[in-house]
Amino acid sequence: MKEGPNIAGIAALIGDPARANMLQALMTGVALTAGELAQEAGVTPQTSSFHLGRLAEAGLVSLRKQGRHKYYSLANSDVAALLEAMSGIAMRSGMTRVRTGPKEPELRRSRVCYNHLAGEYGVQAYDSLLARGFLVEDGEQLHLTGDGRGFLYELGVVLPDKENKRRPLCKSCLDWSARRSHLAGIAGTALLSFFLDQGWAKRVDGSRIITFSREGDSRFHATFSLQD
Amino acid sequence: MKEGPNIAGIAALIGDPARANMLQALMTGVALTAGELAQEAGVTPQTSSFHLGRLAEAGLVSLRKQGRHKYYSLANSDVAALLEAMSGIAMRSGMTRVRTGPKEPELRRSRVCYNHLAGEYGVQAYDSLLARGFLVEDGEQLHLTGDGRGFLYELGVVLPDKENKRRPLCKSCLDWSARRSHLAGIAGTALLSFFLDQGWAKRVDGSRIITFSREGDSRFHATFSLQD
DNA sequence: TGATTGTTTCGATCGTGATCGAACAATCAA
DNA sequence: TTGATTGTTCGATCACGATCGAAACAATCA
Repeated sequence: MKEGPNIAGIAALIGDPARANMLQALMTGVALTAGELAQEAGVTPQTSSFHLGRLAEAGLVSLRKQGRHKYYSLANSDVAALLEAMSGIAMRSGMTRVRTGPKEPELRRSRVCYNHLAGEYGVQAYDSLLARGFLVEDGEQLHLTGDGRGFLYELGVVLPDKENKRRPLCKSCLDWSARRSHLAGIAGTALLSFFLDQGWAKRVDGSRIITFSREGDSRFHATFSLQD
Repeated sequence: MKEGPNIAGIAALIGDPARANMLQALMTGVALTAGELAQEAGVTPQTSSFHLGRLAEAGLVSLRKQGRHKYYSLANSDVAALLEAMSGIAMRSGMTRVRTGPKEPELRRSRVCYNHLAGEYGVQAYDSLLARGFLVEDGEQLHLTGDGRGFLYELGVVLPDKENKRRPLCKSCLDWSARRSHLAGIAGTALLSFFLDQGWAKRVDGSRIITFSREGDSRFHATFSLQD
């Protein structure tokens, strides 16, 4: 009836509880099979298949066939950002789930956002990099400075030598719990991998939660101090 | 699987076509009445009321009562940002719908708002009166100064000698097209009557549109100049 | 004061879409 | 080949929520 993009279609897609559960499960960044997603959503495989078909058709998820499995994942980081933004609105609207689970504090502290670190830890890392001039905001864009690249190199974070055209090196992503930015993009992914590889932190199975070990925690705070 | 905010609730809210139309209409930043939103969404006022109640309850829109109208607007910029992000996703999905609204420019320029002038002209008159100290904002209230009363008297606008208790002399009214205030109340009505009586402007039958004549237009701009 | 316009409440209807059972297709392991 | 696992298609069912008519309520107008 009106001009402009049809946001109702997208929103209605996300608006179904089963599909929303699937999408939130995929926010872990892990590719899941149709069956696993069915279990996550609490529906039968038939229903899951139906929903996944619609999500894929709308370009919200992408799939990869492998043997007799189909691995689904979020289509791109824009979708992840949208879901994060929506989480923020839902939080502030008081539309939390019936019961705020015991896991929630942990989620606020540190969690996976698609493929990078979010939560208080993610925000702190972002702020620290910014305060020390390793990261520079340029309007919508975000750039890693030469010093920043050196810093990450010294730390041991592996970054590709050449820029990728399709996926930016650095990108800011809005945090639903902190309402602040955290680091996304290739560097964000690399940073999370670094934390996991070095044993600073671990993933909690079937959840977006990231737990830092005692030593990892102190190293993290030493590395990403806020006061220079 | 069940932790975190309930995004399905928010998404389902936006996912209804009628509500999505309303929200997109509010994306202009303009506050609209429940009736206008009903027309925008292509539903009856009853349905509109139902939807607006739910949107307000969820904190997506805020409302401001003004007389027998209720002006709705987006609750905050976060909601706008969410809709923006969703539009982007919808665009990529190829979920667009094409159609344009033709008649609007005239309405935006100048029109009747019950009994006073609204639109760009109404906003300009309001701003001019305010800038020259003829009108003073006092919180929610609005007062005509002695100078202001003299100015209108010199111009030839007829105002009642004594204050009316039931209806205020001056009142600010939120503008449909400009999201700015314009002059309502007895003085607003008197001003519009003045324009019509003097032949500066005419009403268009069966419409809220007000058309200024060439001479009326120049006189209006001379009378309500913005630079002192 | 009654008349008019804007908004809401209530009740009933009705269509859309989620859901699952059952059958089918594809893959893997013997 | 056979049987087991995984995923999809089809059809039927069913519940939820959007919608509107009627009527009440609220605020102005005349």
